Amino acid sequence: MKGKGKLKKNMKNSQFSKIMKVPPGSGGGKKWTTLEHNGVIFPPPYKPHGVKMLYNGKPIDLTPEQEEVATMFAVMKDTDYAAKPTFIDNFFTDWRKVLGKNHIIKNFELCDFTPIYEWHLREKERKKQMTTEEKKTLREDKLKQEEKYMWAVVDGVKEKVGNFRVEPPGLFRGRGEHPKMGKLKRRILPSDITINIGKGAPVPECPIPGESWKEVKHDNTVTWLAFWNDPINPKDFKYVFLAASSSLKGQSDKEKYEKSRKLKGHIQRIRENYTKDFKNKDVTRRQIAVATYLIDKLALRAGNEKDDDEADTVGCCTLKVDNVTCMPPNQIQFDFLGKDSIRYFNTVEVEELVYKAIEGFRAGKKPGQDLFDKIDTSRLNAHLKDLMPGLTAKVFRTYNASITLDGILHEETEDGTVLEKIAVYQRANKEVAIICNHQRSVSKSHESQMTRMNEKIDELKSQMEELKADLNKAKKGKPLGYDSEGKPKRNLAPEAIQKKVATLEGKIEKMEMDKRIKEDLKTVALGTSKINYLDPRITVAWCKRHEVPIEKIFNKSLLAKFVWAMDVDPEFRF
DNA sequence: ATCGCGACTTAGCATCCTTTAA
DNA sequence: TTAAAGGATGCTAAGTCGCGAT
Repeated sequence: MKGKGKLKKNMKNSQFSKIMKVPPGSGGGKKWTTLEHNGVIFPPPYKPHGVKMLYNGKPIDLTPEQEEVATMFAVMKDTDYAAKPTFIDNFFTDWRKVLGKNHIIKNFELCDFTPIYEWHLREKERKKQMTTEEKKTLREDKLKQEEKYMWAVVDGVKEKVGNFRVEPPGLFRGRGEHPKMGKLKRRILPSDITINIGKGAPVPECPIPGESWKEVKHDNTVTWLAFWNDPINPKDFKYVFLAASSSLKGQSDKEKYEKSRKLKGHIQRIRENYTKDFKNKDVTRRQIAVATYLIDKLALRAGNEKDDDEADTVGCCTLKVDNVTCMPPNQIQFDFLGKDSIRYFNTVEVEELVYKAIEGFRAGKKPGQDLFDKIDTSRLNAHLKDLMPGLTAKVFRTYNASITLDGILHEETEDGTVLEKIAVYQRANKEVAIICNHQRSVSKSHESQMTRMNEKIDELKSQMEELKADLNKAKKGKPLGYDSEGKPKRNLAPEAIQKKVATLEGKIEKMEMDKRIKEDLKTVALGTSKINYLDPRITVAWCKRHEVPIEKIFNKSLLAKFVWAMDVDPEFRF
């Protein structure tokens, strides 16, 4: 509920929120001096397949435009979107606009998309059946077409472009219970696109004959190469940026980590500061204190206001009273949907004064009302800025993640094999992912994989039984008897059998460990923190100190993204 | 102070590609 | 040799936060 109901939240404004307009060394907001690139590439025009869907049991002729939208829906049959009323409603409303006023198709219930769906399955199968050779040529052809769009030249340096492909039309797939799911995302045309390019550089030729760009700008205070308005949310933009490996992105990434490192020098004072305010008589001050505490302790997101036409999710400042439960004597249970509608469910012990304060904020409010009714992200960030230049809520997340990694790596790395050291890193990585609540959905095959592992372990264990029986016999000098196929077993010395037992034991242990890790990580996404929250210098320095090849931790894209961190001193501490 | 715009980072999932196990 | 698992990459949605207008 943006705007409404948030009108009169008063708060003494910070008298001195002196902020640097631009990060030092970035030259007055200027991001580049020269910029050349080739614009964007458009998806190919729609190719009609001519497969007729059924309406009321009868085949229906559709124009290519109508068929295109029908196909978008048909191919989603086996996703769970296809069964959601909101999705169907939005799709059908938008499709009917394409069908036109007097079209025979009026009732979704009478639509049968199965013929198109089956065509789609056949197409998929056909693609799968292609030989590796054919696939390779196809890939190479595509690469050739796209090559020129992949690169930009920024201040004389060739840099990769991130997303030079214009998004194809489709049905909007919002996350969670998104009110706009299923709406038609229309095709983007050159006349939708604004290009940003250096003054002297040649303007990219519009790739669709007879059409032209909406606008060409020469703005060197921004880093985008092109943008268009999001057709689903016309007030939002879709940007084309350089890739993560570019020095422009690398520089700001480094600045991000440097800022959160700076927080280390202020954190003690900040904690003392908000702890004092837990019992401040001014509610606003108390709310700021408690919100800051939660952001610091639990790495919650700031929580901006959202519109009604977005999924209903919250962050710290937008927590509702029903998202928190006070559990005596001093535990708080959090249960809310955060970014991407990922559930945050956590019970934590808090300081007594925090517990009291939260009870107080909840008092007399109905479910759905704001827990922190006197503050919002901009007030909170304004306050944080007074405590440290450039400090905002998200800095705490970066700080929390990186300091945790640094700490665990320093405490827990022991002499041992590279494999063991990597295991320590992964444990630390997992710890961070849990703090940041980075989740993934369990893979469809998880259950069956677990069953298979259990079967395997059982099998190994029964082998172990047999081996131990053999060992006993061998020790007593008895013959080992016959194996399961009735053949006589070779009589081995007890020592030899003992060795077999040890090997098998190791195998079982490893399997059980693998199983535990797999189960443990089934809902935890490690990648997000590696990409966005963990200062790569911590990792690089650790690899250097412990002689772990950096390639064991960073894949090709991370190595490219983090070039700026590679020459770090081995003794670097976050 | 408030609002809405604009630009940028962060996020999970789908798909493609490679490695590993059977 | 093949299939399954796992990792890398692509895609685009969904956040954060600064800023200028009012």
